[in-house]
Amino acid sequence: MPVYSANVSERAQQPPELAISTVIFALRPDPEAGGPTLWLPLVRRTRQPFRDLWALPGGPLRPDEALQDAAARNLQETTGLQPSYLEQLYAFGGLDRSPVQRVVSIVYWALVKPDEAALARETENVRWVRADDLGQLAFDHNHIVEYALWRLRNKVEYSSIAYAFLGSTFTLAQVREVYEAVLGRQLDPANFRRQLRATPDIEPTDEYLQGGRHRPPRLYRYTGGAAQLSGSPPA
Amino acid sequence: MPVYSANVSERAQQPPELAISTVIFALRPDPEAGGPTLWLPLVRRTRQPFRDLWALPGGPLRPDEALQDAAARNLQETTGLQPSYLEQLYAFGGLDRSPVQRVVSIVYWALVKPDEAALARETENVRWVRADDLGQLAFDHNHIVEYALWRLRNKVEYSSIAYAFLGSTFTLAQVREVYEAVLGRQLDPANFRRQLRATPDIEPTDEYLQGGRHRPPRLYRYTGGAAQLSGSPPA
DNA sequence: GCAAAAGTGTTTCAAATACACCCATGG
DNA sequence: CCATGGGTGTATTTGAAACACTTTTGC
Repeated sequence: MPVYSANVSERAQQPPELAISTVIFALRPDPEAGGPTLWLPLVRRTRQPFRDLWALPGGPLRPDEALQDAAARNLQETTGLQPSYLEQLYAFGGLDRSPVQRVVSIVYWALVKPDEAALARETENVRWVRADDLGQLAFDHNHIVEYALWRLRNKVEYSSIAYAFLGSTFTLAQVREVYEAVLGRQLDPANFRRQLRATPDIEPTDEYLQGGRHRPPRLYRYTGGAAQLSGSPPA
Repeated sequence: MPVYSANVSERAQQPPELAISTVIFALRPDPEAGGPTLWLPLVRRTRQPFRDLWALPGGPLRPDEALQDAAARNLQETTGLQPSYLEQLYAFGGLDRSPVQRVVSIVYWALVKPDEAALARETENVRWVRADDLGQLAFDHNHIVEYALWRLRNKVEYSSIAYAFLGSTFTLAQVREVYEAVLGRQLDPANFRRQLRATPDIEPTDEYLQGGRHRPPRLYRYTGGAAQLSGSPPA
């Protein structure tokens, strides 16, 4: 339990600063791996502390915007991306997160579709890295990404967020690639197919994906609306 | 998206206030229902806004304490209770949560054991109510409790938090009563028993609960350590 | 025809469920 | 001995998993 004393540093007496950050996941074709892999955009810090280290996109919360709006905004500002899924991850508020000032960060996580991810701009201060190969990040951001990954892996198994990574139509093999990239293991194509066909909110179209080297697979469409779970707390 | 204009109320230009609140669950013997039911403590508001309405225990975040410490502290201060389980629920930050000032509330949820819950003091300004029979609460606190209940019901099914409601030894029927109270439905005693016996972290003692009207049931002990999941984000 | 992915069928295995039944105790 | 909850046994069902097999395309 914290002890209040007269010679606590002055910093500790000011109200904590409130900031919003976002972990943004996208699936990108990866030549090295077999299929696509998980990537996320980072921004270079241009000020102390942790100057020149890479960090999650984020910024202060404006007085007149809702938490999720703030996440969507700094996501848009730093990467130009529109997320297909956006959910609160956690509020991080440890005393030693920043060496200069107490900061409470409310962190969101987002998924973007491949067409969005393709036109994401990389600049001197914005870089995309593989989720399993970040370097050392600023603050506790390595820890935060770790947790976001854990949440993503869990949620992909019991909800329908996988489709947030895909376009309006897709093959069942593409869905399987999403699961394999997120979970990091191979899945049996036959059984995976059956499970998807058993869910009501994925329906076949009359079209087939042409141009492959082999038998053209049928295209499907997701009809389940936004992936947000019913337990989510809006407002 | 919020629009910035010159005649936005002054309130909207000040930094949002940061507060911590806690939803505290305890199981209490309930004469009306068959077994125990879920209860939680509320505090009466003594100031505007929502004066005289009931609200979740909470207060501002001190500059020198971690988020979870603040939750534990105002839990201790208002109810005198020591939680056996404490986890962050969600950060609520809508623009219209409070009519007088923008408040961002980081809400925790807690479970307390029956011996603790028994010596919880009720005063003029602290009252225990059934979780399914709160009246109208201050702010968005009805909504928050709803969400906490949803989380509790989910988590009781896939983790071991049920034991946070129980003492150091217990009968299997008591564990079942916890599940039934939380989930709100009856469970088959035979199958429930088998499932518990199959988990490694619950071991039988040599003692039996005497004094019942029938065959004395064996007492068990939970050996699984704190119920906090591995995906929890510490620090 | 061959390679390779799309797609189907079938068997096996594990877990949840339903439910009949016996056991031990207080009254 | 009877009512009641404690505790065991067992058949049924469901779904995940493993894997053999057929189909359709490009080359």
